[in-house]
Amino acid sequence: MYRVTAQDVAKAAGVSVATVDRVLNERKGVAQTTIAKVHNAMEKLSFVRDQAAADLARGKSYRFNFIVPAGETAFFNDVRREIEAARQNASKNRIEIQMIAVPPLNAEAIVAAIEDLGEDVGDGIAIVAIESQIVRDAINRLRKNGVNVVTFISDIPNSGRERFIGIDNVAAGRVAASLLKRFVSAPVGDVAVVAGSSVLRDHVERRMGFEQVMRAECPHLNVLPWIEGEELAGVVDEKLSKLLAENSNIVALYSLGGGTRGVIEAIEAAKSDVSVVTTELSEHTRDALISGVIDAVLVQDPSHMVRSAVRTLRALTENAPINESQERIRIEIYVRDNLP
Amino acid sequence: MYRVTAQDVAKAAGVSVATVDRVLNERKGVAQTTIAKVHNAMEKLSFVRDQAAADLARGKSYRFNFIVPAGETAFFNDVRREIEAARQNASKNRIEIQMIAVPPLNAEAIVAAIEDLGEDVGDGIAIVAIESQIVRDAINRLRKNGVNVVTFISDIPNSGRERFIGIDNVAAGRVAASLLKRFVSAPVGDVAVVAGSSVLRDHVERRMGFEQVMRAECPHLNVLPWIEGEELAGVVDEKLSKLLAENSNIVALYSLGGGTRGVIEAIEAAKSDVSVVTTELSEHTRDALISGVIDAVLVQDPSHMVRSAVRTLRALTENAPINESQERIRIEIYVRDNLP
DNA sequence: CGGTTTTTGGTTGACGTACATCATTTACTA
DNA sequence: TAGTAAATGATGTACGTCAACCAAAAACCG
Repeated sequence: MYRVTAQDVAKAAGVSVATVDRVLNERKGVAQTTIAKVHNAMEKLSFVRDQAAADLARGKSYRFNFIVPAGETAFFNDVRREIEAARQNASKNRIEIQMIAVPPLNAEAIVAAIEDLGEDVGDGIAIVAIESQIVRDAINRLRKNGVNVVTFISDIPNSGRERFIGIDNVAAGRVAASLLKRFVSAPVGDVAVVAGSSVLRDHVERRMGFEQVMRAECPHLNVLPWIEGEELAGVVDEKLSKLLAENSNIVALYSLGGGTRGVIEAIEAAKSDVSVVTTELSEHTRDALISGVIDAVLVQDPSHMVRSAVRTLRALTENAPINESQERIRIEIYVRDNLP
Repeated sequence: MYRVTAQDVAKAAGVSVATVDRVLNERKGVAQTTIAKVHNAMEKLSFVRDQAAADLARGKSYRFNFIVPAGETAFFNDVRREIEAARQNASKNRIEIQMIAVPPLNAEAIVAAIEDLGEDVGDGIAIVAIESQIVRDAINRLRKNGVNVVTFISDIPNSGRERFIGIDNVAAGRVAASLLKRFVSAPVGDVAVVAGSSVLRDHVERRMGFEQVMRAECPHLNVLPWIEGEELAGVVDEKLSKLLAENSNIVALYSLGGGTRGVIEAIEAAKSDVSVVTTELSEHTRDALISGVIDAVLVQDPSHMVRSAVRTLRALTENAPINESQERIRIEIYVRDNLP
């Protein structure tokens, strides 16, 4: 099976390879008529540019940075592990990845990390953003310097970030609500919500989606003010245990952020019959799903997100098209029976 | 940023590039001590083989075939569209993909399609298998001729196929059951099951998983004998409508194969309050989820599966490692709120 | 109309690995 | 021990695209 090369196209079009290359890469300096001739020849021979050869010839290597919170959440542990794995893998393709872990929930730390990069920013950066004007400004400065920026897991709209790699968090909240709506059989009751922090846009959005559905469709369920667990299992356990002890009307619980271990411990200790939806796929949530303490877990796949961020950053820096269907991050629902 | 090449490794190890190359590709003709020296040097310089250069130098192009049923299911329409998309994309990477559509549910047709390929089999083949000895034999013959074989969507174990690209169908059945278990609030009732055909292993397995959970955990629910819908909406509609008319105790329905449109029409017409779980993400199931006719849809992502099949076949033919976490096909659960 | 810029097209050598070929050394056989 | 086979190492070219550099023609300007 013979492969059509730029050489063949050149011959067919009656020009040199250089001209074909110019047309291929949309460089200037080619007459319209020549462009047409080349395009015709490419079509006739059904020429497809060889990606490997192009990559090699370009010789360019890409440098991307990930800025992620250092928090000891099960989820962020996974994320950091996946970034490390991606780093190794990407180096085969001339992609250098660097990960910078910053103190969680701290806008200044994020901005400082960005500034510290200095000339070392490279071609693109993936940031787990938090809602803050100084972060927005920092992102806009990066963009002005020609650095591609994607937000990752937690978005910050109205900034110059080119893409958001993550789930639709409002929808995730809605899913939690519509699952709990079906899981709860009690005619009436209270619903507890455990979140991490109100500066995390993803948490706020999930809460919003959750309340939308609860308000519209579950008049029999009363959503309590949310508990801020600071993504720490200990804090979550303590606050939630207290709430469960005080309030025996709680029939459902949505834990939308980190510290899920604390949720599990509190529920187990309280021995109450509560329908529970959480986030994070860890050994703890797995066990809790199997034992029935938790009913469902809503997840965004860290390995998929990391791969997606790398592919997206690469596509952005070389102005290549993005395969939307591949880059869509799913809101994954896990119950006891479809655990990976 | 300087890139370490095989050249550098050779210099550091005090050998020639050819020797480095032999070590790299595990060719014979190198002394153990030399191999060690080279490995040391590679480690010290943290050498990583440049994938693009390797691909280019190899010059080899891959030829893969997909054998899929021609059935007009929403799902298989998607699958075929995705294969076509993959074909275009893969040609950038020297991968030629050919798709052969065969009459559905027909073992002879699959075998004939394989035989017809003759010398044209190429390097690998992905088959939507059906349970049949002649298919098994055909796969084994392919393997003996050095063709890599993966099964796709529907598996045929005990054959020489190297991998199965698809979901754990028993688990999918279990998921359906454990969802319906929670969705049904009636104290007692019948459960209907609509399937395609008993020669499709994926259908049989889903049914199996469904019954496991139903029997073990839902003594109050009585699973009726399954309806064979032959993956045709018309047939499904007719048979199911009849069943619903005859039996007013039906509180839940699991449609585990094609012809979902028929399910939706029958349920809508019957106006009965049945909890429904189906497969396939199509405009019909989307609408039905939103309107509440269907409660959940269990899906395997066609685009992910096709990409996975191509990556897997490629890895197999060049003996490269497979990234398990990337190739795991999820049992995706869609409810009204996490529709893509 | 000489000189300069702009447009257009050609030539040539990277890029980093794979692999065929040749050269040398070592091991083995009759 | 000559002769051959096997093991090991060195050299050079191909792969297909990119891009720097050069050449020629066309357009422009005072």
